[in-house]
Amino acid sequence: MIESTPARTDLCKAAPRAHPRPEGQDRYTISEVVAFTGLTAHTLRWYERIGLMPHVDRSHTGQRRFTNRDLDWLTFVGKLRLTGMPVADMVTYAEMVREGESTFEARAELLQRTRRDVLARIAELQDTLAVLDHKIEFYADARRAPERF
Amino acid sequence: MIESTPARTDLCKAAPRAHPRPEGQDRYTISEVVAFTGLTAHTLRWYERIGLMPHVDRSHTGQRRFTNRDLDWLTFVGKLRLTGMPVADMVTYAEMVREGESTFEARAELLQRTRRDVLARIAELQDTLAVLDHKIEFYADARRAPERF
DNA sequence: AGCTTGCTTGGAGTGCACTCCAACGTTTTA
DNA sequence: TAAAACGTTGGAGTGCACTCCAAGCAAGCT
Repeated sequence: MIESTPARTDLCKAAPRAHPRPEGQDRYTISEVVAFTGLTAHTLRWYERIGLMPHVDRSHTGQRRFTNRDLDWLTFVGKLRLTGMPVADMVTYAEMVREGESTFEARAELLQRTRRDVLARIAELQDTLAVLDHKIEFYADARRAPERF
Repeated sequence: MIESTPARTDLCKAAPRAHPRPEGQDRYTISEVVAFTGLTAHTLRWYERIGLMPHVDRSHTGQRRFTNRDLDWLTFVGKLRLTGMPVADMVTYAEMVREGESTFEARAELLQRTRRDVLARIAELQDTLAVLDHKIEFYADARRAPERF
């Protein structure tokens, strides 16, 4: 049962992009999408509920059938997630996509703000790297001279 | 009342290092530490409860009196927090510090693992930057040619 | 002495992003 | 055709990192 995969979505770590999708199809079941994206079925349903997906097709019995477009969107959402953008902002973006071209400006702004945040975060991380290296070197020194007096 | 400051600690954003501490003192009240670190008093007490602080001194009436050493530690903890290290790992590190030199090896390892995580995260963010730039350029193009046919 | 402001505690509550459950219907495989 | 695997739903639960609360003691000022 795939439902029970933990998949610890570290909010700051990559989803394990498992299989690449086999081109030549355009209707995927939820478990296929799970395999392609590394998201859980729970998360996919939840994304739909909160409005983070464009309307997902259903089979005649009501089961979800995802398209290649949906997979592309999920790949993009995955990238946004990696930026650290809150899900609420992604939903806003998705809503703007649904509204059409009139929201181009606002979408660009949201993305630019995100871009600035990413740059700031990278700078922050590089700062911490300096501190980490400093400490690590201290421990290395301590090992090299374990009984200096 | 300082207690009610929201201070939205974004887990991926810098604390607003407010005042630099005035050298020449070695016993600070909790509200002074709040001013120096940007953490809330709640968070400072919580850090102590979970074992993330070395034993904090108390006044004769039981109020906390933080030292410069405590402030240095909090600065370091702030850096670790920026790396995205989970609090549980920081507590582990703090415990090792309390154990003494016998844990130098393990501490270095933890820091090295963290360093690798930071490098990976930076790479990830740089990846998202490419996607973001691609999209932003698309919207810029759309603005430059608003009525192409 | 009275008032205001600050500090104490244990425990409960919050927000985010999932994560899981029960109960049931559908599809695929043997 | 029967069993096993997969799909559906609303709503409840989880884990993290805080964040807040109530009730009460303490310190400083007038």
